[in-house]
This record gives sequence, C-alpha cells and structure tokens, in this order.
Amino acid sequence: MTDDAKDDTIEQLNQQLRFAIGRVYRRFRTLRAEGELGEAAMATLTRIRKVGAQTLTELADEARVAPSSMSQTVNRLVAGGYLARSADPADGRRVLLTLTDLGRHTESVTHARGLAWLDGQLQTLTPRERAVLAQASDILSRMSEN
Amino acid sequence: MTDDAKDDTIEQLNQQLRFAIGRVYRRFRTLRAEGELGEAAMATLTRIRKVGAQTLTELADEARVAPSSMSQTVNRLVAGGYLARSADPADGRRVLLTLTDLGRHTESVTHARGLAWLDGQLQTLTPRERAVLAQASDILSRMSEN
DNA sequence: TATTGTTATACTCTATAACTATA
DNA sequence: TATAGTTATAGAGTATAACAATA
Repeated sequence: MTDDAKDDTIEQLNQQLRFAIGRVYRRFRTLRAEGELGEAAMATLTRIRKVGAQTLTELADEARVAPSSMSQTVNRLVAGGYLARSADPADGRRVLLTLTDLGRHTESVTHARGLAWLDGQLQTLTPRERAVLAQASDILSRMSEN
Repeated sequence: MTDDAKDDTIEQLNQQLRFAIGRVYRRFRTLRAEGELGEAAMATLTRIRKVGAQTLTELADEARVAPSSMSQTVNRLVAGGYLARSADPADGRRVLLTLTDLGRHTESVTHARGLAWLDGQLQTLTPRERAVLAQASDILSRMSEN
C-alpha cells in the first residue's frame, strides 16, 4: 500500500466517522422527552452520582467546558432543585456540588429511559457487531483525550 | 451465555458507547475556530455541495431537525452570503437553496481544516484499529436511521 | 385540505470578558 | 499574585405554535 492510498483510506474514514458520530449524537439528543433535563445537565448529575461531591472546576475539566459554562449549567440544576451548593470547609474559594434527593431520583429515572433506545438498537445487532462497537468505544475515548 | 449475562454486556456497551460518542462530538465542536461556521451550518453547506440544490424540507429531513430549525440555520447562511434562495419554477411553495461562491469556498476551506484534528488522531492508530472504526461507522449510521 | 416554508418565542448550551472572594 | 467561582452578554442550535402562500 502506498502512502497515497493510505491517506485516501484515512480521509474516507475521517468523513464516515464524523458523519456517523454526528448523526448518532443528534439522534440521542432528540430522544429527550418534554421537560427532561438536557445533555449537559444530565451528564453533570451522572458524574456526581458516580464520583460523589465535586467542585465546579472538577466538573468543568471533566466535561471539557469553560468554568463559566459549567457555572451556568450548575445554576440551572440548583434552581431546579437537583443540586445543592455547599462551602468547602478546607478552602473558602471552593464550592461543593452534591445531589439532592430530587437530583438523585431524576438522574436514575432519566438515565434508565435514555438508555432504552440504544438498548433496543444494540439488541438487534450480532454479537460480533457489538464487539466492534465496544472496541470502537475504547478507541474513540482514547482519541478524545488528545 | 445466559440472557442476564448478555443484558449486562449490552448495558455496559450502551454506557461506554454513549459516553465515547458524546466526548468525541464535543471534541469536534471545540475545534471550531473563531468566526467559523457552526456544526449545523457547515453540515448544511456540505450537504448542498455534495448533492446540489435542495429544498428546505429536504435539508431538514436529512439533518433530522424541525423545518423551523433548518429555516433559521438557512437564514443565518443567507444573511452571511453563503447560500442563495431561489424559487422553484415547478412548485411555488418550494424554495431552492444553492451555494454562493463564498459558500462554496468557505465549505471547502473549513471542511479541510475541520478534518485536520481527526486525521492526526487516525494516523496514530494501527490499521486494525482503523478497520474497527470503519465498521463501527457503518453500524452507527445504520442504527441512527431508526 | 395538505404541503411548504417562515416568524415569534423560548430554552439549552457554549464562550469571552470582567468581576469578587479567598489562598 | 494566583486560584475558584460568578455574572453579563452574545451567539448557535433546537423546538413548538401560529401563520401565509401555494398545491
């Protein structure tokens, strides 16, 4: 295989992959039911449910957004009663975000519902196709760290 | 393998995949340079470049967004001089969207630049990993049609 | 009546710039 | 000075509802 042929393959894969990911992402987004929390809000609740109380900077870094963006997402969640702000006793500049009962319950219910469509799709695949997606997930996660 | 074990695998894949796709999509989005067109606008220009003049409904269906959403994306593109509206001689209700010279040029340049990051990432993968991503792209594209 | 498209309005998500409070 | 966080402001993208024009 010449370098040119290899570049062609990569160019083609690039476009296929970007197109496929955009479509699936938008598909996810349209699954959101009336009155349900948006992607960023849900991801924030899920993160705190998984790892416990987080500071604003921790959440912003993990989501790869600006601190002000996360501050506004947190504002909406606090206003809705899903998150509570509390002072960090060890450092007065820090604010610890924790789930309220409503936040914990909403995260659990919405998470389960959000998985339903993808579950249905995955059920229709062959085991081999699922294995391909599992490997692709690993590769994509690694890539997005750069 | 029992049914329960199979369900566990799918549940795990579900979460991995959704996480991976969200991360890569957001990574794409942050690549956008100052003053460049956004994802939806660029995708619209690219679609017209590939298949020629399109009506609003065609564009909305392909992108899987509401007609009013596409109308507003088109509004921004027409206001910026990237697209031109013209009447369909065969049906007075229809509006045909075509690229202007600026639109064609911008699509070409921005498209090339947008591919750069992903190209770099793909170059670092093994041929086998790239094959996995190519297969995954197909599977994901098929899935998002449902 | 049905289809095509637009506008009004509102919400989510994001960013930059300017700011306060604490270390 | 540096770090943590907030607010003001702006813009992209999306949706629903109400509407006009044409088929």
